[in-house]
Amino acid sequence: MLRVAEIDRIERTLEEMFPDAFCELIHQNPFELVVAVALSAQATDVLVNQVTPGLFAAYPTPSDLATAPVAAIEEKIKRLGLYRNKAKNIKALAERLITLHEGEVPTDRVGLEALPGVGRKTANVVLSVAFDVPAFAVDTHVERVSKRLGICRWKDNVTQVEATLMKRFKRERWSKLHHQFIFFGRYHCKAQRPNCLECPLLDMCREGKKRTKGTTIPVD
DNA sequence: ATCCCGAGGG
DNA sequence: CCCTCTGGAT
Repeated sequence: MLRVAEIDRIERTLEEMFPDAFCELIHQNPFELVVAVALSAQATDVLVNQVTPGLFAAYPTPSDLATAPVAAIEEKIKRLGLYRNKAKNIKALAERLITLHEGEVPTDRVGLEALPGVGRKTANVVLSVAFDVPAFAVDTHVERVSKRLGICRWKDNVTQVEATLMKRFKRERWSKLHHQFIFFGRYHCKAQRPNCLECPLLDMCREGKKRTKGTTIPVD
C-alpha cells in the first residue's frame, strides 16, 4: 500500500504534466456523449472522433437513431471494432431513451447502466463529464497505470481498482484525475514502450525500475 | 472465461 | 507478424 505522501506526489505530478486533461471524445450533448463512449470500447478515441460526426449528422436525435436501419448505422461506424454489436446497441439505446426517459439521457447510475451497451465504466464517464457527478471511471489506461505505480495490486479486478482510487483520492478530484490518468497512460506510461527513462515518478515505481534495470538513466 | 472486431503502431 | 485501443454481454 502506497504512503499518503506518495499518493499526494502522484496527484501533484499528474497536475503538473497534464493540467488541462479533458474528455477528448467529440460531443455536443449528453446523448452524443453516451453514444460516443459506448462506441469507444476497444477503439482509440481518435478513430471514434472520425466516425461520430457523420453519425450525428445523419442521426441528430435519439428518435433519428432509434428509427434508423441497423445496417445503415453499421455502415456509418464500420471502421470501429465490434461494430455489429455497437450498431445494435446504440439503436436499442436510443429506443430506450424514447420509451423510458422521454428522449433524455438519464442522470442516475441505475438508469444509465440499464441502457444497452452501457456498463459501469461508460456510466461513470457520462456521470462525471455530462452531469458533474463524482465518479472514477476505470478503463484500460487507468487500470494499467494504477497497477504499475502500485496504487493497487496486479491481481485486482476493475471493481477493486475503482474502489481503491475512490478511497485514496479526494472526491472533488476524481473526475479530473480520471482524465489525467488517461493522458498519462496514453501519452507517457503507454502499454507498449512506456517512457520510463523520462518519468518523474520513476524512483517510486517498481514497474519502471524493473523495466529500466540495466539501462542508463539520464541525469539531466 | 469467452466472444465481439477494425485500425494503427512497432 | 503481434499488441493495443477510455468494454459490455453472455
